[in-house]
Amino acid sequence: MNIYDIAKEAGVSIATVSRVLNNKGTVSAATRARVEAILKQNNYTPSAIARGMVSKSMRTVAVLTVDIRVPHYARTAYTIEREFSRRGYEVILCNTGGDRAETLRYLQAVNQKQVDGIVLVGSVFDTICQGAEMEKLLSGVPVVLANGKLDLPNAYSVTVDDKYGVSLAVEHLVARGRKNIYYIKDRDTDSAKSKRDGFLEAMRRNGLEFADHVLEAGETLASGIVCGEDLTAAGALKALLRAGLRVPEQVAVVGFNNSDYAHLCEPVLTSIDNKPEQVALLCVQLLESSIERSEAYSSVVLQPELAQGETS
Amino acid sequence: MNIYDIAKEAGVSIATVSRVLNNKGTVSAATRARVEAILKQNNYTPSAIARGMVSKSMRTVAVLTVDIRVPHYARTAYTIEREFSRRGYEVILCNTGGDRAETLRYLQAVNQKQVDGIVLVGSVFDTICQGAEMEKLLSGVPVVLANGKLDLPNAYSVTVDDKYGVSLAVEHLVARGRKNIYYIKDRDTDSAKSKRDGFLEAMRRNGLEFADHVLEAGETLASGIVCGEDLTAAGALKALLRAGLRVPEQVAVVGFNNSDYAHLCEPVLTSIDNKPEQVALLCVQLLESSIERSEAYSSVVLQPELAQGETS
DNA sequence: CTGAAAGCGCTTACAG
DNA sequence: CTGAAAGCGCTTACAG
Repeated sequence: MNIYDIAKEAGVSIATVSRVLNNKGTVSAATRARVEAILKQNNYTPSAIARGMVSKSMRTVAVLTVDIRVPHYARTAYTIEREFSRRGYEVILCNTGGDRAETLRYLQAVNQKQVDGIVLVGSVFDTICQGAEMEKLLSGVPVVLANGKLDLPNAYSVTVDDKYGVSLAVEHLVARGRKNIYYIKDRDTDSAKSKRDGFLEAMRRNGLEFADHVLEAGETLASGIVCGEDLTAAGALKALLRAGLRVPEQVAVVGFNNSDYAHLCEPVLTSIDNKPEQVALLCVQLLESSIERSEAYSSVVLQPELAQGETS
Repeated sequence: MNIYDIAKEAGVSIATVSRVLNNKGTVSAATRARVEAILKQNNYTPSAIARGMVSKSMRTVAVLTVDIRVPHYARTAYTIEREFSRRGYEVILCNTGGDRAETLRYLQAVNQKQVDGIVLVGSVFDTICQGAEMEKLLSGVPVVLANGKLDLPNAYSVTVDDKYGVSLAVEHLVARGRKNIYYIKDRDTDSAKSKRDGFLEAMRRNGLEFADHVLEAGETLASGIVCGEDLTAAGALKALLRAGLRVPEQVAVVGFNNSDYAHLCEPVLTSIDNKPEQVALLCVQLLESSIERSEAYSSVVLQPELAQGETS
């Protein structure tokens, strides 16, 4: 059942049907009523593909992330999807695994489908998306990076100051009298490096040497451990408890992301809240403005906060 | 840059360009080489929308779930996305929140976009997708439910026997000498009901009365708690530990899903593994067969397994 | 082996 | 207020 069938049944031209469908132009009340009745009667649905053919838009955006199973990405992608859905767009999900070749494949696919915009979630993408080939694929559409930066005229970024986040953790531990403070780093993304830098700077600022001795069970310590991920912190906490150390009495632990993982720990992890929902919302707003009004916006940096738990 | 531009530059007709693009029909080696050169030179990408217009397919499927932030759904959706990506399809993600109106909105949207198939992830959808309106939207496309059943000719289902899963947990606790066994139920989906039924049946089978007394701190118990979700079990575990009870010495705890939550717990939760990756893979295989060959397959039921942890 | 033409289902100037 | 026609960018019989 297409627009021609409706036009025939209603005894009007397809142009008129299109007008009532889109509430555009002028249609007499009588004609409109007749067409609408036929429309309802036949449960007509316009083809988004045919519309896309003329408008060159399917009202679809692509979200590329590393792995949706990682809670932090899930929270970000969730909010992006919900917000775009409210605005009348569908979201294509791509789990790239942080792999360059896969990212390229996905970008080619969504390029052929002429998505209206692309959201890149994760700091891996600043590294991955280098090179002429990538830039060509990213240059035709509005792009926004969550937690990353890309040097393209049509790309915006929403970042959280990870470095500041880790320094918050250090200052917090210092304020609570911890002397030997350690940092556990994982992965090797730009974000992970910023965190490490934040740690080292905050340590220097507080005149603390980088301690490298071993934690010994039973020893009464005024130690603190800062981790770049809640999952790492949860692992550290588990190891400490198994080794018979008391947390936070002997050792304090601070995680990063303020995720469910943090809340599940016993005791509950103190963590750095890096506000994925806010990041996601800003990404959507930037991208939408860029799509609908092709306006130029500046990129945004958010400040994380410390979420006090029981491990510090 | 479209197929007409290419044809002009190559001095051939658009039909010939289309032939080399799709490796269909016959093209002389010389012509093919010339066209391919022009194609490469201009970095030509065919429009998937225009192709969709004639093939009536955008090679896209929709995945409707409750909330991608729930790890179990994330694992399922992840695998579905990866498997479809390998097969040349893009995946539209929809977080319905388990809400009927939202589900309807999403189904209308993906219906207009003429997706090739729909995957419904979660047992809520058997209830939600009742009614003429829903069935009409679901009748035009191949549909597969993960963890649910739908009485439509074009709908398949891949389910895990949740009831059996919970009974596994009960038998396990009985075998370890637990006498007072409790079940903590959450939510109110079909799946949650099956789990409760599985519990009650297994209890009866073992001649155990349904205990309803209160756990008291300090009391030496031979008790066991079965939970319908790992998150619930993690909460129960936390509460037990805070109340000064020892797990598993005094109370055993068994969760459901064998998720990261289970592994993060200290001690690690014993849990029921309901194999979301296997479910997802089967969903994709069923849906793909249904799309590509419009073959009729029967629905599948998987058996969960007990994953031994340290809380039982 | 190759091209002209129709068709996919819409929207949108342009006339009237 | 309404309709005829062109156009969006492809694929696919059908001729030759």
